Amino acid sequence: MSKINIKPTEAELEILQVLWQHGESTVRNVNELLNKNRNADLKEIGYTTTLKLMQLMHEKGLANRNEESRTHIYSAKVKEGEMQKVLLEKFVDKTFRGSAMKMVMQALGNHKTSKDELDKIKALISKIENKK
Amino acid sequence: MSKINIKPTEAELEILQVLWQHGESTVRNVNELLNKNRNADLKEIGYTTTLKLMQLMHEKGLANRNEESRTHIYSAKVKEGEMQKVLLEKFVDKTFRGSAMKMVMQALGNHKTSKDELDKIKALISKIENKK
DNA sequence: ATTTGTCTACGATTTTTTTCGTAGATAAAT
DNA sequence: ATTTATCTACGAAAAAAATCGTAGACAAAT
Repeated sequence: MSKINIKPTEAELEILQVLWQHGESTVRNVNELLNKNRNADLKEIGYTTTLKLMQLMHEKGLANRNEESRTHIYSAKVKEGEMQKVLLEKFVDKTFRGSAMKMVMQALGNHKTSKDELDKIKALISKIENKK
Repeated sequence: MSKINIKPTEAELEILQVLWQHGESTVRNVNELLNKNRNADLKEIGYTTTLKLMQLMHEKGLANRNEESRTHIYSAKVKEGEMQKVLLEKFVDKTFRGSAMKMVMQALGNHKTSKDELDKIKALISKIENKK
């Protein structure tokens, strides 16, 4: 269980999202997907920009890189869930002064929650309660 | 209902936290509190650094400033809850691809939730369910 | 009245993050 | 075989954020 000690920057997180969703990818691929999901009136991200970011991510240990063929293939080094956990904790600290509950309440309050989703939460709560 | 259009930087959010918790404050006050809550092995934040940040926050519309006396008095211009809502939404987008539910489940799963807290959530869920 | 301390304003520097241009290598197309 | 396209590496510029030093105004202390 290798711990995560590197916090991705915003741009890096965007790339991680692509890698998590699409698995192994080339720089070109990532770059195209980034621009596809991008607000149309925003300037495109240059290819070498994405390249550089992914190189840095590799150096930092955020991404794996397969260099067998000329066109390198990158993949996320950290699991999405693990990263989410780490980032969530930081976010709760910074924004909700550490109170995960307050945040959950906010989220449930704001977000239009479907019956299905509510059921899932209730199930999770029961599960937690039974563990005690 | 004036909308929030300015996203605070990390340092600015820290200052907002102080202002929300302590209400109106002078720069000196904020600066001391920032350093108090700070990891001891980290370098202290200089007074003028905090001053500059708060001046910027005032310009940006994140903080009010009372200039009647020589020592200015600052206060948060946005309500904590509103800002939390905005930041939460962005965070969910970036980190959980927009799925607030996933995030809630993560939070409930990771965080050791007390019986009391669980009850509160259950109450909220009931309330939401009844509204339909 | 002079010194000492505290305040703001302002510009400049430093650090971090993002962006890109260019060069050289290799592959693909003609 | 040449041209054209695509790749990486690398350095450097641009943009964003954080930090601080200094000067001048004012107040407090002596």
